[in-house]
Amino acid sequence: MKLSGLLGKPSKTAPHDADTANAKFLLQGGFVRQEMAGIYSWLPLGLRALNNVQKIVREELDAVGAQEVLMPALESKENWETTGRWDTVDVLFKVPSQTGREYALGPTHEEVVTPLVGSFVNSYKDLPVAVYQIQTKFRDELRAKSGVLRGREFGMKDLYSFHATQEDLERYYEIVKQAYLRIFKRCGIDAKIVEASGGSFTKKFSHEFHAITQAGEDDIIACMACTFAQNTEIATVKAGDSCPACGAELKSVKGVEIGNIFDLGTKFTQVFKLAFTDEKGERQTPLMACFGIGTTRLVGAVVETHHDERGIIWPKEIAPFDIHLVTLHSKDQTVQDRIVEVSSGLYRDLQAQGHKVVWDDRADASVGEKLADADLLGMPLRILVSAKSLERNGVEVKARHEVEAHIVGLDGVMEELG
RNA sequence: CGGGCUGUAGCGCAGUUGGCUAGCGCGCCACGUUCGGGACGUGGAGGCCGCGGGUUCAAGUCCCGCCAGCCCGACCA
Repeated sequence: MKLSGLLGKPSKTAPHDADTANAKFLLQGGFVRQEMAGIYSWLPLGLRALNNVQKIVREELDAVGAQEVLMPALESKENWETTGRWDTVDVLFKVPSQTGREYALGPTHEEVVTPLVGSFVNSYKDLPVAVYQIQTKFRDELRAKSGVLRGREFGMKDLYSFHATQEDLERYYEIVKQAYLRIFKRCGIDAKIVEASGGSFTKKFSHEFHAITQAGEDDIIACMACTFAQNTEIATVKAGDSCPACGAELKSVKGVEIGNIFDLGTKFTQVFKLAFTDEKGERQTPLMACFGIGTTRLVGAVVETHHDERGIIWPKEIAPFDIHLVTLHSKDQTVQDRIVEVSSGLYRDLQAQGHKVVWDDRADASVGEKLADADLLGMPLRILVSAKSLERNGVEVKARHEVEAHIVGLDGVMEELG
């Protein structure tokens, strides 16, 4: 993609009221556009990062046998009344139809997935089964805040699993927990697993996954050496204690909840009257667990944990592009022709080799502007073609997180980058 | 939802005790000069001063109401 034609240009100034890194850099860089409080459009650059997150989520969940589906965002009022949540969930958006009936604008999908899966489950041979979707969720939050970290409309991956026995549920729960850690790791986040009460959601156990960052709204006691953490509300440990898991010193930190998992028991399967016949021919109610990851929030959490004062430093797997190719212009027409020739050649060859390249081909942008934008947009690798680099018959290569660039000969670029 | 702050050009802002044609920087358009960390000159375009009502000879400025955005708190199935 050429930067010259990109929808969503990087800006020299950040929005005056952006107080978190994700709000500041995502808006300033043209990754997203704010439409309303807590509601964003995802522009080409931001959407690429979001798509990369979703790709990782799909790969890891497919790998643990979950099947992707897509359920409706408009949900049945009757089903929400069946679970008793129509009048008790105050973040529920209720949508009136011109016919007078009402719908729920989905904040979550137990009310859809439970009857859906129930219609296909009759025997223990149909279990276990796990389905997930990546979808826009709607929650009528009283206060949206912190950029894309807490919105009224946001992307979420929700996974639901159904089991014949508690042992099987716990087995799968652990499998997904490990899959979650892999997902977050690939996104560049060493997530902490916070033991939490299920709240009113479930009487069973639950776990939250947190990214440690000052922008977080949860206070947790966490071990920086392993994944152990506890929410201060229910903590039995305190800062300074030794980690019960690995012995390292515990610290008091802020976290953003990027995922959560619940053992729902029969809370939903019972009210929707799900039943299967077991090996002995007896009717049983299946057990259910649910697993969520806020995909748009995860992009925001990545920015919070991967930036410096100049901009974002994208982890490789979710960077919108691998390579930010910068062309500096020369007043010497012969040199200029050579610069353009080398740049366009690299742009073509690098992509042919499988790299995702954004090319700052702007003829009217100054050097400082181009370099500042490269830092702001934060692609992992910057390749710069200029009169200076060509004097040494090469290009300048610099990783976003490094300070110094180094020259790579023109004949060695493709090999160097693999 | 309670409290606070803020709404003036795409972005960031100034605009005095009410007073003349509402300004500045960036960005945008044209031309020229530049070209290694956000260059410069000249010329130009772009305003429901958040919205509505009121006070006044006169309102961006004062008053009332509303809306929106941000922050703190509460809330977060």
